[in-house]
Amino acid sequence: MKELIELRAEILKALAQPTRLKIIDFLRDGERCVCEIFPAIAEEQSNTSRHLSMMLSAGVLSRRKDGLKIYYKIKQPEVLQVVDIVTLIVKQEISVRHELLMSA
Amino acid sequence: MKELIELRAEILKALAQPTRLKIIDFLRDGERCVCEIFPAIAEEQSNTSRHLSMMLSAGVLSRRKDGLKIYYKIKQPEVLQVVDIVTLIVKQEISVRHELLMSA
DNA sequence: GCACTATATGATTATATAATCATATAGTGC
DNA sequence: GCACTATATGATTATATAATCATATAGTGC
Repeated sequence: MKELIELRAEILKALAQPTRLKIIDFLRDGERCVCEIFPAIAEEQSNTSRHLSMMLSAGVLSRRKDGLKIYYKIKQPEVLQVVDIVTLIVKQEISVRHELLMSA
Repeated sequence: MKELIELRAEILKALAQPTRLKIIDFLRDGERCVCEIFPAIAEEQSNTSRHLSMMLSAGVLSRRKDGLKIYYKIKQPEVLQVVDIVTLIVKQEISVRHELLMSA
């Protein structure tokens, strides 16, 4: 049985990578099949597939099969809150640095 | 100049590790010196120091010098929102799994 | 200046991660 | 059954990460 703190780190790690963030952003509006995802984020099919399974086993995504296609979606909407707050944090840092530059 | 998506991944990566999450949790109530942090999380001084500088350069922490001691604190309160939402996500997953078990 | 304390960092090691190419697997329509 | 499509995965490689031990650095009080 994994500790709570390890599970928390696992969720965060699943989001903490540019390619995976692109996938999350792309899945914002709902489920998409792998064939839509990898061209949208401009990554190889195999690499995309690995990142998708990684996020699946971390519990960030869920998937559904329909014929040949596999549709992935964000499992819990709170994941979007997390990445959005992080975007806010980054933007705040950029604007603070910008103000420091301006006042110099 | 780093891309926005890389900066976002960097913030998330700074949080995505058990030792670092322990530090964040410990700094929840305000600044603490390194001498308080590493015993609290039961890690070596040198390892703790590395995690602290990592989070400092990712922009998650800030620090202040006072004599021999160095005090670290969480730079932006939104960081706590992020880790708290992640905790919520993990707990929801655990309870869903639990319900599935119960209904079986 | 010396003994001491608090923190950071160099060197090293073991392990994890990300990307790529090639290929396996599973499902489709004829 | 065959040609095809969509996805996953084995093997490999280059790079990043986390931990540890030893030591350097910077500040303190005498």
